Amino acid sequence: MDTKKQIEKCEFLCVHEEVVREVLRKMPEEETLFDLAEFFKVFGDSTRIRILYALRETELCVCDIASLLGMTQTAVSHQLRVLKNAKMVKARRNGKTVFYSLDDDHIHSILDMGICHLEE
Amino acid sequence: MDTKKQIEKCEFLCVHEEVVREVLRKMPEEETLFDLAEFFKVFGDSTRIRILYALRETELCVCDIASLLGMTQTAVSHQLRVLKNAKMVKARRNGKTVFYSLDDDHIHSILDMGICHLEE
DNA sequence: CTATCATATGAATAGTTATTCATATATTCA
DNA sequence: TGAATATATGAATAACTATTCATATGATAG
Repeated sequence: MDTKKQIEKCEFLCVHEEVVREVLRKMPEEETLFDLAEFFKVFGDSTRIRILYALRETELCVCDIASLLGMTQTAVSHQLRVLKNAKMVKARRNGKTVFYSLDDDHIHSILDMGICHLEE
Repeated sequence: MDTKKQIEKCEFLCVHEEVVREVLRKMPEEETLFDLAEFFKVFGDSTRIRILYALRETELCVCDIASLLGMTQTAVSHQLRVLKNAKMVKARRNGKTVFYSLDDDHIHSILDMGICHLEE
């Protein structure tokens, strides 16, 4: 009860109300930001990042990717599904083999930007 | 054992070895990609993204941010620490109040790029 | 059609992380 | 100094997610 009172005071008394209103008005919509977080979340896993940067060079089959990363086919397959759902990679079947590649130039340029960021 | 055999076949027989070697040569270093994933991971949470986009407008105190997001001061404080460790925000103390702001223009431009991405 | 191979997938497990709760710290004011 | 306030933090909990295991699907060759 003491705690609750303190929180209420903090939440409702010390707030700079006009500033908060103004920021809320200018900020992107809740849903937009949620989507953006989902987008970044896909990049936020080292397995997926490694897959993406491998595909930045050339299309690869699942086996190649697994070998490249030193991971099981199953693990790679699961992550490829995540990347596919996020429309970051696309698949092309050739017989028994499925080749994956980056979905479009847009993803390409984001990866390039990632490299760029790290050099700073 | 049957399964293991199958995995081995997949991992070691169907691989396009030259392609894999070439891609490995061209890819960024393991550690670099790990860091990049860590970087994106920070953006990959809707609470943190909302904080960042709020701070994109102006500096704010912890209370303001909590009010703005409809979250507790504690939860916001924890996430601000994550953002601070990632060098995405910086803190300025003024009496009892601590004001947070984006750490530099670099973060600013990444957020702008996020907006840009979503408009496609 | 059957055997084999490359890939996909559902369920279980293990590891991670966001939030909450209780409490500590830092600062101001009386 | 002591009370009040804004923020920070350690520990516990709850929710999420990456990997593994077992198995299914889809395709080719014989």
